[in-house]
Amino acid sequence: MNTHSHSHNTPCELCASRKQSLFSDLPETQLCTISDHKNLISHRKGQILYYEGTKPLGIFCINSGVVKIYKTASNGKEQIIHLAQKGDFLGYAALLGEENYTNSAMIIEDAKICFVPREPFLNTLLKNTEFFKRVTKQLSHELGVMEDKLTDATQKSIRERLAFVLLQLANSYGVEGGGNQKIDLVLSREEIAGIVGTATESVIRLLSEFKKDDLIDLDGKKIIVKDKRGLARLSDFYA
Amino acid sequence: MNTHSHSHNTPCELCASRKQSLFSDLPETQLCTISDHKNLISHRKGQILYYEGTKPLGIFCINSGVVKIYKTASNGKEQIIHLAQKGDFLGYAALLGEENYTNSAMIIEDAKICFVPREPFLNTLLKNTEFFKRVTKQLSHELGVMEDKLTDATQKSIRERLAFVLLQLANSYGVEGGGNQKIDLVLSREEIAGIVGTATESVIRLLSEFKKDDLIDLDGKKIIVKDKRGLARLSDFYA
DNA sequence: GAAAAAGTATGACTTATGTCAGTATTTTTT
DNA sequence: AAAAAATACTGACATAAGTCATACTTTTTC
Repeated sequence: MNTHSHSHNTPCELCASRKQSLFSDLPETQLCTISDHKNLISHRKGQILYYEGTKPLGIFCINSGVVKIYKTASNGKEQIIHLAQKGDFLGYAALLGEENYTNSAMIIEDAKICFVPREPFLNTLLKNTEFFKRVTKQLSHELGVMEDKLTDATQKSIRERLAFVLLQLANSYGVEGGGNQKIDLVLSREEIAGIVGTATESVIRLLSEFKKDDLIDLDGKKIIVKDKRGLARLSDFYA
Repeated sequence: MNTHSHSHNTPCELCASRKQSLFSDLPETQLCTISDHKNLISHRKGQILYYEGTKPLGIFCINSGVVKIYKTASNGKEQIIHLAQKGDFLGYAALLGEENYTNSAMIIEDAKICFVPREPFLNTLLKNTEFFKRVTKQLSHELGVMEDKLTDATQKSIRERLAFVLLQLANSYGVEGGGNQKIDLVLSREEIAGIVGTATESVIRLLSEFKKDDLIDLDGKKIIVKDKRGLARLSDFYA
Protein backbone atom coordinates (compact mmCIF):
# COMPACT_ATOMS: atom_id res chain seq x y z
CA MET A 1 0.00 0.00 0.00
CA ASN A 2 2.53 2.53 1.20
CA THR A 3 4.82 2.63 -1.77
CA HIS A 4 7.49 5.12 -0.85
CA SER A 5 10.44 4.38 -3.08
CA HIS A 6 13.40 6.24 -1.68
CA SER A 7 16.17 6.81 -4.16
CA HIS A 8 18.26 9.60 -5.58
CA ASN A 9 17.02 8.50 -8.95
CA THR A 10 17.09 10.98 -11.83
CA PRO A 11 19.60 13.70 -11.05
CA CYS A 12 18.20 17.24 -11.05
CA GLU A 13 20.38 17.97 -14.08
CA LEU A 14 18.26 15.65 -16.15
CA CYS A 15 14.92 16.37 -14.49
CA ALA A 16 12.26 17.32 -17.00
CA SER A 17 10.29 19.49 -14.60
CA ARG A 18 13.39 21.48 -13.66
CA LYS A 19 12.97 23.93 -16.54
CA GLN A 20 9.66 25.02 -15.06
CA SER A 21 10.99 25.29 -11.55
CA LEU A 22 12.94 27.83 -9.55
CA PHE A 23 15.96 25.62 -10.15
CA SER A 24 15.94 26.35 -13.87
CA ASP A 25 18.77 28.90 -13.83
CA LEU A 26 20.96 27.20 -11.28
CA PRO A 27 24.53 26.58 -12.47
CA GLU A 28 25.55 22.95 -12.89
CA THR A 29 27.78 22.74 -9.81
CA GLN A 30 25.13 24.05 -7.47
CA LEU A 31 22.48 21.91 -9.07
CA CYS A 32 24.69 18.91 -8.36
CA THR A 33 24.93 19.85 -4.69
CA ILE A 34 21.16 19.87 -4.53
CA SER A 35 20.93 16.70 -6.57
CA ASP A 36 23.38 14.83 -4.35
CA HIS A 37 21.33 15.51 -1.27
CA LYS A 38 17.84 15.13 -2.58
CA ASN A 39 15.52 12.21 -2.16
CA LEU A 40 13.03 11.23 -4.79
CA ILE A 41 9.91 9.86 -3.21
CA SER A 42 6.90 8.43 -4.99
CA HIS A 43 3.69 9.40 -3.36
CA ARG A 44 0.21 8.05 -3.79
CA LYS A 45 -3.02 9.96 -3.77
CA GLY A 46 -4.13 10.70 -0.24
CA GLN A 47 -0.67 10.75 1.30
CA ILE A 48 0.34 13.68 3.40
CA LEU A 49 3.57 15.53 2.65
CA TYR A 50 3.51 17.56 5.80
CA TYR A 51 1.11 18.83 8.43
CA GLU A 52 0.36 22.35 9.55
CA GLY A 53 2.16 23.13 12.79
CA THR A 54 5.12 20.81 12.19
CA LYS A 55 8.67 21.90 11.60
CA PRO A 56 9.96 22.12 8.03
CA LEU A 57 13.13 20.12 7.49
CA GLY A 58 13.60 21.01 3.86
CA ILE A 59 11.66 21.80 0.74
CA PHE A 60 9.71 19.70 -1.72
CA CYS A 61 9.96 19.99 -5.48
CA ILE A 62 7.22 18.41 -7.53
CA ASN A 63 8.36 16.31 -10.44
CA SER A 64 4.92 15.08 -11.39
CA GLY A 65 1.47 14.84 -9.84
CA VAL A 66 -0.69 17.32 -7.99
CA VAL A 67 -0.60 18.43 -4.37
CA LYS A 68 -3.21 20.38 -2.48
CA ILE A 69 -2.02 22.94 0.04
CA TYR A 70 -4.69 23.57 2.62
CA LYS A 71 -5.59 24.77 6.05
CA THR A 72 -8.13 23.21 8.35
CA ALA A 73 -10.46 25.86 9.72
CA SER A 74 -11.83 25.83 13.25
CA ASN A 75 -15.13 24.47 11.92
CA GLY A 76 -13.30 21.47 10.53
CA LYS A 77 -13.60 22.45 6.88
CA GLU A 78 -10.63 22.58 4.57
CA GLN A 79 -9.62 25.79 2.88
CA ILE A 80 -7.46 24.91 -0.09
CA ILE A 81 -4.84 27.61 -0.53
CA HIS A 82 -3.65 26.37 -3.87
CA LEU A 83 -2.95 23.35 -6.02
CA ALA A 84 0.70 22.71 -6.75
CA GLN A 85 1.98 20.80 -9.74
CA LYS A 86 5.06 19.95 -11.81
CA GLY A 87 7.94 22.30 -11.07
CA ASP A 88 6.40 23.87 -8.00
CA PHE A 89 8.29 24.28 -4.74
CA LEU A 90 6.56 23.50 -1.49
CA GLY A 91 7.33 24.49 2.05
CA TYR A 92 10.01 27.07 1.36
CA ALA A 93 7.95 29.87 2.89
CA ALA A 94 7.86 28.09 6.25
CA LEU A 95 11.58 27.33 5.96
CA LEU A 96 12.52 30.91 5.10
CA GLY A 97 10.04 32.28 7.62
CA GLU A 98 11.69 30.10 10.27
CA GLU A 99 8.25 29.02 11.38
CA ASN A 100 6.35 25.79 11.51
CA TYR A 101 4.26 24.96 8.49
CA THR A 102 1.24 27.25 8.28
CA ASN A 103 -0.59 24.75 6.09
CA SER A 104 -0.75 21.08 5.22
CA ALA A 105 0.04 19.36 1.94
CA MET A 106 -1.69 16.27 0.56
CA ILE A 107 -1.16 14.47 -2.73
CA ILE A 108 -4.32 14.45 -4.80
CA GLU A 109 -2.82 12.92 -7.92
CA ASP A 110 -0.07 10.30 -7.75
CA ALA A 111 3.18 12.19 -7.59
CA LYS A 112 6.94 12.05 -7.78
CA ILE A 113 8.36 14.57 -5.42
CA CYS A 114 11.93 15.40 -4.47
CA PHE A 115 12.79 16.37 -0.95
CA VAL A 116 15.76 18.71 -0.59
CA PRO A 117 16.96 19.00 3.00
CA ARG A 118 17.21 22.36 4.65
CA GLU A 119 20.98 22.74 4.60
CA PRO A 120 21.86 22.23 0.94
CA PHE A 121 18.87 24.37 -0.02
CA LEU A 122 19.72 27.25 2.29
CA ASN A 123 23.40 27.03 1.42
CA THR A 124 22.67 27.28 -2.26
CA LEU A 125 20.38 30.20 -1.56
CA LEU A 126 23.11 32.07 0.28
CA LYS A 127 25.82 31.20 -2.20
CA ASN A 128 23.79 32.17 -5.24
CA THR A 129 22.14 35.53 -4.81
CA GLU A 130 20.39 35.28 -8.16
CA PHE A 131 18.69 32.13 -6.97
CA PHE A 132 17.81 33.80 -3.68
CA LYS A 133 16.30 36.70 -5.62
CA ARG A 134 14.34 34.30 -7.75
CA VAL A 135 12.88 32.53 -4.74
CA THR A 136 12.05 35.85 -3.08
CA LYS A 137 10.42 37.01 -6.27
CA GLN A 138 8.19 33.96 -6.26
CA LEU A 139 7.34 34.52 -2.60
CA SER A 140 6.40 38.12 -3.31
CA HIS A 141 4.28 37.07 -6.22
CA GLU A 142 2.39 34.57 -4.10
CA LEU A 143 1.68 37.27 -1.55
CA GLY A 144 0.02 39.33 -4.28
CA VAL A 145 -2.03 36.34 -5.36
CA MET A 146 -3.20 35.81 -1.79
CA GLU A 147 -4.31 39.43 -1.59
CA ASP A 148 -6.45 38.85 -4.67
CA LYS A 149 -7.90 35.72 -3.18
CA LEU A 150 -8.77 37.46 0.06
CA THR A 151 -10.46 40.29 -1.80
CA ASP A 152 -12.44 37.88 -3.93
CA ALA A 153 -13.42 35.85 -0.88
CA THR A 154 -14.93 38.84 0.90
CA GLN A 155 -16.39 40.70 -2.08
CA LYS A 156 -17.59 38.13 -4.56
CA SER A 157 -20.44 35.66 -4.47
CA ILE A 158 -19.97 31.92 -4.44
CA ARG A 159 -21.26 31.73 -8.01
CA GLU A 160 -18.65 34.21 -9.18
CA ARG A 161 -15.89 32.47 -7.28
CA LEU A 162 -16.82 29.02 -8.56
CA ALA A 163 -16.93 30.28 -12.16
CA PHE A 164 -13.49 31.79 -11.66
CA VAL A 165 -12.07 28.65 -10.10
CA LEU A 166 -13.32 26.57 -13.03
CA LEU A 167 -11.58 28.92 -15.45
CA GLN A 168 -8.34 28.68 -13.51
CA LEU A 169 -8.56 24.90 -13.35
CA ALA A 170 -9.20 24.78 -17.08
CA ASN A 171 -6.13 26.90 -17.67
CA SER A 172 -3.90 24.79 -15.45
CA TYR A 173 -5.26 21.31 -16.07
CA GLY A 174 -7.29 21.64 -19.23
CA VAL A 175 -6.89 19.27 -22.16
CA GLU A 176 -8.46 20.16 -25.47
CA GLY A 177 -11.20 18.05 -26.99
CA GLY A 178 -13.97 18.96 -29.42
CA GLY A 179 -13.40 22.68 -28.99
CA ASN A 180 -13.94 22.31 -25.26
CA GLN A 181 -11.49 21.99 -22.42
CA LYS A 182 -11.71 19.07 -20.06
CA ILE A 183 -10.30 19.68 -16.61
CA ASP A 184 -8.09 16.63 -16.34
CA LEU A 185 -7.93 16.41 -12.60
CA VAL A 186 -10.03 14.36 -10.20
CA LEU A 187 -11.41 16.62 -7.51
CA SER A 188 -14.23 15.70 -5.19
CA ARG A 189 -17.06 18.17 -4.84
CA GLU A 190 -15.84 18.70 -1.30
CA GLU A 191 -12.41 19.69 -2.59
CA ILE A 192 -13.84 22.11 -5.10
CA ALA A 193 -15.80 23.57 -2.19
CA GLY A 194 -12.52 23.84 -0.32
CA ILE A 195 -10.95 25.82 -3.14
CA VAL A 196 -13.91 28.16 -3.52
CA GLY A 197 -14.43 28.42 0.22
CA THR A 198 -18.02 27.27 0.50
CA ALA A 199 -20.20 24.29 1.37
CA THR A 200 -20.11 21.13 -0.71
CA GLU A 201 -23.84 21.33 -1.43
CA SER A 202 -23.44 24.82 -2.85
CA VAL A 203 -20.84 23.57 -5.30
CA ILE A 204 -23.05 20.68 -6.38
CA ARG A 205 -26.01 22.97 -6.90
CA LEU A 206 -24.06 25.56 -8.83
CA LEU A 207 -22.38 22.96 -11.02
CA SER A 208 -25.84 21.65 -11.94
CA GLU A 209 -26.90 25.18 -12.73
CA PHE A 210 -23.81 25.80 -14.86
CA LYS A 211 -24.50 22.58 -16.71
CA LYS A 212 -28.12 23.55 -17.32
CA ASP A 213 -26.88 26.88 -18.67
CA ASP A 214 -24.52 25.04 -21.04
CA LEU A 215 -21.42 26.55 -19.47
CA ILE A 216 -19.98 23.18 -18.52
CA ASP A 217 -20.56 19.46 -18.89
CA LEU A 218 -20.00 16.75 -16.36
CA ASP A 219 -18.09 13.64 -17.39
CA GLY A 220 -18.11 11.58 -14.23
CA LYS A 221 -15.97 13.45 -11.75
CA LYS A 222 -14.32 15.53 -14.43
CA ILE A 223 -15.64 18.84 -15.60
CA ILE A 224 -15.67 19.98 -19.20
CA VAL A 225 -15.63 23.71 -19.75
CA LYS A 226 -17.84 24.49 -22.74
CA ASP A 227 -18.18 28.25 -22.51
CA LYS A 228 -15.17 30.10 -21.18
CA ARG A 229 -16.54 33.49 -22.10
CA GLY A 230 -19.76 32.71 -20.27
CA LEU A 231 -17.88 31.66 -17.15
CA ALA A 232 -15.67 34.74 -17.40
CA ARG A 233 -18.77 36.92 -17.59
CA LEU A 234 -20.18 35.19 -14.52
CA SER A 235 -16.95 35.47 -12.57
CA ASP A 236 -16.69 39.23 -12.80
CA PHE A 237 -19.07 41.75 -11.36
CA TYR A 238 -19.12 43.90 -14.46
CA ALA A 239 -18.35 42.20 -17.72
CA MET B 1 -2.72 72.01 2.33
CA ASN B 2 -0.24 69.64 0.81
CA THR B 3 2.47 69.73 3.42
CA HIS B 4 5.12 67.43 2.09
CA SER B 5 8.32 68.47 3.78
CA HIS B 6 11.13 66.82 1.85
CA SER B 7 14.32 66.53 3.83
CA HIS B 8 16.83 63.93 4.86
CA ASN B 9 16.12 64.98 8.40
CA THR B 10 16.88 62.52 11.17
CA PRO B 11 19.43 60.00 9.94
CA CYS B 12 18.35 56.37 10.16
CA GLU B 13 21.08 55.84 12.76
CA LEU B 14 19.12 58.00 15.19
CA CYS B 15 15.63 56.98 14.11
CA ALA B 16 13.51 55.84 17.03
CA SER B 17 11.38 53.46 14.99
CA ARG B 18 14.43 51.75 13.51
CA LYS B 19 14.73 49.31 16.41
CA GLN B 20 11.30 47.93 15.51
CA SER B 21 12.04 47.73 11.82
CA LEU B 22 13.83 45.35 9.51
CA PHE B 23 16.72 47.82 9.59
CA SER B 24 17.36 47.11 13.26
CA ASP B 25 20.36 44.82 12.74
CA LEU B 26 21.94 46.68 9.84
CA PRO B 27 25.61 47.59 10.42
CA GLU B 28 26.36 51.30 10.69
CA THR B 29 28.00 51.68 7.27
CA GLN B 30 25.10 50.13 5.40
CA LEU B 31 22.59 52.06 7.43
CA CYS B 32 24.39 55.24 6.38
CA THR B 33 24.08 54.30 2.72
CA ILE B 34 20.36 53.95 3.20
CA SER B 35 20.21 57.09 5.26
CA ASP B 36 22.07 59.16 2.69
CA HIS B 37 19.59 58.27 -0.01
CA LYS B 38 16.37 58.34 1.90
CA ASN B 39 13.79 61.07 1.89
CA LEU B 40 11.71 61.85 4.93
CA ILE B 41 8.25 62.94 3.91
CA SER B 42 5.48 64.13 6.17
CA HIS B 43 2.14 62.85 5.11
CA ARG B 44 -1.32 63.92 6.15
CA LYS B 45 -4.33 61.72 6.67
CA GLY B 46 -5.96 60.88 3.36
CA GLN B 47 -2.83 61.11 1.26
CA ILE B 48 -1.96 58.24 -1.01
CA LEU B 49 1.50 56.70 -0.83
CA TYR B 50 1.07 54.63 -3.96
CA TYR B 51 -1.62 53.16 -6.14
CA GLU B 52 -2.25 49.59 -7.14
CA GLY B 53 -0.97 48.95 -10.65
CA THR B 54 1.84 51.51 -10.55
CA LYS B 55 5.54 50.73 -10.58
CA PRO B 56 7.41 50.64 -7.28
CA LEU B 57 10.46 52.92 -7.27
CA GLY B 58 11.61 52.09 -3.78
CA ILE B 59 10.31 51.16 -0.40
CA PHE B 60 8.65 53.10 2.39
CA CYS B 61 9.55 52.86 6.03
CA ILE B 62 7.07 54.22 8.53
CA ASN B 63 8.51 56.42 11.24
CA SER B 64 5.18 57.35 12.77
CA GLY B 65 1.52 57.29 11.83
CA VAL B 66 -0.70 54.61 10.35
CA VAL B 67 -1.14 53.49 6.75
CA LYS B 68 -3.86 51.30 5.33
CA ILE B 69 -2.90 48.85 2.61
CA TYR B 70 -5.91 47.97 0.54
CA LYS B 71 -7.29 46.69 -2.71
CA THR B 72 -10.31 48.00 -4.52
CA ALA B 73 -12.60 45.15 -5.49
CA SER B 74 -14.57 45.04 -8.73
CA ASN B 75 -17.70 46.11 -6.84
CA GLY B 76 -15.92 49.29 -5.76
CA LYS B 77 -15.50 48.29 -2.12
CA GLU B 78 -12.17 48.43 -0.36
CA GLN B 79 -10.61 45.34 1.09
CA ILE B 80 -8.06 46.40 3.66
CA ILE B 81 -5.17 43.94 3.62
CA HIS B 82 -3.54 45.32 6.71
CA LEU B 83 -2.75 48.40 8.75
CA ALA B 84 0.91 49.35 8.85
CA GLN B 85 2.51 51.39 11.60
CA LYS B 86 5.80 52.52 13.11
CA GLY B 87 8.73 50.43 11.89
CA ASP B 88 6.82 48.70 9.11
CA PHE B 89 8.16 48.42 5.57
CA LEU B 90 5.83 49.05 2.66
CA GLY B 91 6.06 48.12 -0.96
CA TYR B 92 9.01 45.78 -0.76
CA ALA B 93 7.00 42.80 -1.95
CA ALA B 94 6.18 44.55 -5.22
CA LEU B 95 9.80 45.60 -5.56
CA LEU B 96 11.17 42.13 -4.91
CA GLY B 97 8.45 40.54 -6.98
CA GLU B 98 9.42 42.81 -9.86
CA GLU B 99 5.76 43.60 -10.34
CA ASN B 100 3.60 46.65 -10.12
CA TYR B 101 1.99 47.32 -6.78
CA THR B 102 -0.74 44.78 -6.09
CA ASN B 103 -2.39 47.12 -3.60
CA SER B 104 -2.69 50.78 -2.67
CA ALA B 105 -1.51 52.59 0.43
CA MET B 106 -3.23 55.52 2.11
CA ILE B 107 -2.29 57.38 5.29
CA ILE B 108 -5.05 57.14 7.85
CA GLU B 109 -3.18 58.81 10.69
CA ASP B 110 -0.72 61.65 10.06
CA ALA B 111 2.59 60.05 9.35
CA LYS B 112 6.29 60.53 8.89
CA ILE B 113 7.50 58.12 6.31
CA CYS B 114 10.91 57.58 4.76
CA PHE B 115 11.24 56.67 1.14
CA VAL B 116 14.29 54.59 0.24
CA PRO B 117 14.89 54.38 -3.49
CA ARG B 118 15.15 51.04 -5.19
CA GLU B 119 18.89 50.99 -5.79
CA PRO B 120 20.32 51.61 -2.33
CA PHE B 121 17.73 49.24 -0.90
CA LEU B 122 18.42 46.42 -3.34
CA ASN B 123 22.18 46.95 -3.11
CA THR B 124 22.09 46.68 0.65
CA LEU B 125 19.98 43.56 0.32
CA LEU B 126 22.52 41.92 -1.96
CA LYS B 127 25.50 43.05 0.05
CA ASN B 128 24.10 41.91 3.37
CA THR B 129 22.70 38.41 3.21
CA GLU B 130 21.55 38.55 6.80
CA PHE B 131 19.41 41.53 5.94
CA PHE B 132 18.11 39.76 2.84
CA LYS B 133 17.21 36.76 4.98
CA ARG B 134 15.44 39.01 7.44
CA VAL B 135 13.34 40.61 4.71
CA THR B 136 12.53 37.23 3.19
CA LYS B 137 11.57 35.95 6.61
CA GLN B 138 9.12 38.81 6.99
CA LEU B 139 7.71 38.14 3.53
CA SER B 140 7.21 34.46 4.36
CA HIS B 141 5.53 35.37 7.60
CA GLU B 142 3.11 37.67 5.84
CA LEU B 143 2.22 34.90 3.44
CA GLY B 144 1.22 32.73 6.39
CA VAL B 145 -0.87 35.54 7.83
CA MET B 146 -2.66 35.93 4.52
CA GLU B 147 -3.48 32.23 4.50
CA ASP B 148 -5.09 32.64 7.89
CA LYS B 149 -7.05 35.62 6.69
CA LEU B 150 -8.30 33.79 3.64
CA THR B 151 -9.40 30.84 5.74
CA ASP B 152 -11.18 33.10 8.20
CA ALA B 153 -12.85 35.00 5.37
CA THR B 154 -14.37 31.88 3.87
CA GLN B 155 -15.12 29.94 7.03
CA LYS B 156 -16.09 32.40 9.70
CA SER B 157 -19.12 34.62 10.14
CA ILE B 158 -19.00 38.39 10.06
CA ARG B 159 -19.65 38.48 13.79
CA GLU B 160 -16.68 36.24 14.47
CA ARG B 161 -14.45 38.20 12.15
CA LEU B 162 -15.43 41.56 13.60
CA ALA B 163 -14.82 40.33 17.13
CA PHE B 164 -11.40 39.11 16.04
CA VAL B 165 -10.54 42.36 14.29
CA LEU B 166 -11.44 44.33 17.42
CA LEU B 167 -9.11 42.16 19.48
CA GLN B 168 -6.29 42.66 17.01
CA LEU B 169 -6.85 46.41 16.92
CA ALA B 170 -6.86 46.49 20.72
CA ASN B 171 -3.55 44.65 20.74
CA SER B 172 -1.92 46.93 18.20
CA TYR B 173 -3.45 50.28 19.06
CA GLY B 174 -4.88 49.80 22.53
CA VAL B 175 -4.19 52.22 25.38
CA GLU B 176 -5.08 51.22 28.91
CA GLY B 177 -7.68 53.11 30.90
CA GLY B 178 -9.92 51.99 33.74
CA GLY B 179 -9.13 48.34 33.21
CA ASN B 180 -10.31 48.63 29.61
CA GLN B 181 -8.40 49.11 26.39
CA LYS B 182 -9.29 51.99 24.13
CA ILE B 183 -8.43 51.48 20.47
CA ASP B 184 -6.57 54.70 19.87
CA LEU B 185 -7.08 54.92 16.15
CA VAL B 186 -9.72 56.77 14.18
CA LEU B 187 -11.33 54.37 11.75
CA SER B 188 -14.59 55.02 9.96
CA ARG B 189 -17.22 52.30 10.09
CA GLU B 190 -16.60 51.88 6.39
CA GLU B 191 -12.92 51.20 7.03
CA ILE B 192 -13.69 48.67 9.72
CA ALA B 193 -15.99 47.04 7.19
CA GLY B 194 -13.06 47.04 4.76
CA ILE B 195 -10.88 45.21 7.26
CA VAL B 196 -13.52 42.64 8.12
CA GLY B 197 -14.65 42.31 4.53
CA THR B 198 -18.32 43.14 4.90
CA ALA B 199 -20.87 45.94 4.43
CA THR B 200 -20.68 49.11 6.52
CA GLU B 201 -24.20 48.59 7.88
CA SER B 202 -23.28 45.16 9.16
CA VAL B 203 -20.39 46.63 11.13
CA ILE B 204 -22.62 49.31 12.62
CA ARG B 205 -25.25 46.80 13.62
CA LEU B 206 -22.77 44.39 15.15
CA LEU B 207 -20.96 47.14 17.04
CA SER B 208 -24.32 48.15 18.56
CA GLU B 209 -24.91 44.54 19.47
CA PHE B 210 -21.45 44.21 21.04
CA LYS B 211 -22.10 47.38 22.99
CA LYS B 212 -25.45 46.11 24.20
CA ASP B 213 -23.73 42.91 25.30
CA ASP B 214 -21.16 44.97 27.24
CA LEU B 215 -18.27 43.72 25.16
CA ILE B 216 -17.30 47.18 23.99
CA ASP B 217 -18.12 50.83 24.50
CA LEU B 218 -18.24 53.57 21.92
CA ASP B 219 -16.46 56.84 22.67
CA GLY B 220 -17.20 58.87 19.57
CA LYS B 221 -15.37 57.17 16.74
CA LYS B 222 -13.11 55.26 19.06
CA ILE B 223 -13.91 51.87 20.41
CA ILE B 224 -13.23 50.74 23.96
CA VAL B 225 -12.78 47.04 24.46
CA LYS B 226 -14.36 46.10 27.77
CA ASP B 227 -14.42 42.32 27.59
CA LYS B 228 -11.54 40.72 25.73
CA ARG B 229 -12.45 37.25 26.85
CA GLY B 230 -15.97 37.74 25.60
CA LEU B 231 -14.76 38.90 22.22
CA ALA B 232 -12.31 36.03 22.05
CA ARG B 233 -15.11 33.60 22.78
CA LEU B 234 -17.18 35.17 20.00
CA SER B 235 -14.32 35.14 17.52
CA ASP B 236 -13.74 31.42 17.67
CA PHE B 237 -16.09 28.68 16.59
CA TYR B 238 -15.48 26.51 19.60
CA ALA B 239 -14.38 28.26 22.74
C1' DG C 1 -22.13 80.21 12.08
C1' DA C 2 -25.10 78.61 8.49
C1' DA C 3 -25.18 75.35 4.82
C1' DA C 4 -23.52 71.33 2.78
C1' DA C 5 -21.44 67.06 2.98
C1' DA C 6 -20.01 63.09 5.11
C1' DG C 7 -20.62 59.68 8.33
C1' DT C 8 -23.52 56.98 11.62
C1' DA C 9 -27.62 54.62 12.92
C1' DT C 10 -32.06 51.87 12.32
C1' DG C 11 -35.70 49.63 9.98
C1' DA C 12 -37.71 46.89 6.25
C1' DC C 13 -36.89 43.73 2.96
C1' DT C 14 -34.64 40.20 -0.04
C1' DT C 15 -31.81 36.62 -0.99
C1' DA C 16 -27.71 33.93 -1.19
C1' DT C 17 -25.98 30.35 1.08
C1' DG C 18 -25.40 27.24 4.99
C1' DT C 19 -27.49 23.25 7.45
C1' DC C 20 -30.00 19.16 7.96
C1' DA C 21 -32.23 15.15 6.26
C1' DG C 22 -32.94 11.77 3.01
C1' DT C 23 -32.05 9.26 -1.42
C1' DA C 24 -29.23 7.76 -5.16
C1' DT C 25 -24.97 6.58 -7.02
C1' DT C 26 -20.29 5.31 -7.13
C1' DT C 27 -16.27 3.33 -5.01
C1' DT C 28 -14.03 0.35 -1.86
C1' DT C 29 -13.71 -3.60 0.92
C1' DT C 30 -14.21 -8.30 1.97
C1' DA D 1 -20.67 -10.54 -5.99
C1' DA D 2 -22.44 -8.75 -1.91
C1' DA D 3 -21.89 -5.54 1.72
C1' DA D 4 -20.19 -1.38 3.43
C1' DA D 5 -18.60 3.08 2.97
C1' DA D 6 -17.91 7.13 0.74
C1' DT D 7 -19.49 10.47 -2.38
C1' DA D 8 -22.98 12.89 -5.10
C1' DC D 9 -27.38 14.79 -5.44
C1' DT D 10 -32.00 16.97 -4.20
C1' DG D 11 -35.30 19.21 -1.31
C1' DA D 12 -36.86 21.83 2.66
C1' DC D 13 -35.74 25.21 5.65
C1' DA D 14 -33.49 28.86 8.47
C1' DT D 15 -30.87 32.79 8.77
C1' DA D 16 -26.85 35.69 8.19
C1' DA D 17 -25.90 39.39 5.85
C1' DG D 18 -26.47 42.47 1.80
C1' DT D 19 -29.29 46.37 -0.14
C1' DC D 20 -32.17 50.29 -0.07
C1' DA D 21 -34.44 53.96 2.19
C1' DT D 22 -34.55 57.29 5.65
C1' DA D 23 -33.41 59.86 9.81
C1' DC D 24 -30.03 61.56 12.82
C1' DT D 25 -25.41 63.30 13.98
C1' DT D 26 -20.96 65.02 13.28
C1' DT D 27 -17.59 67.23 10.44
C1' DT D 28 -16.24 70.22 6.85
C1' DT D 29 -16.72 74.13 3.90
C1' DC D 30 -17.51 78.77 2.71
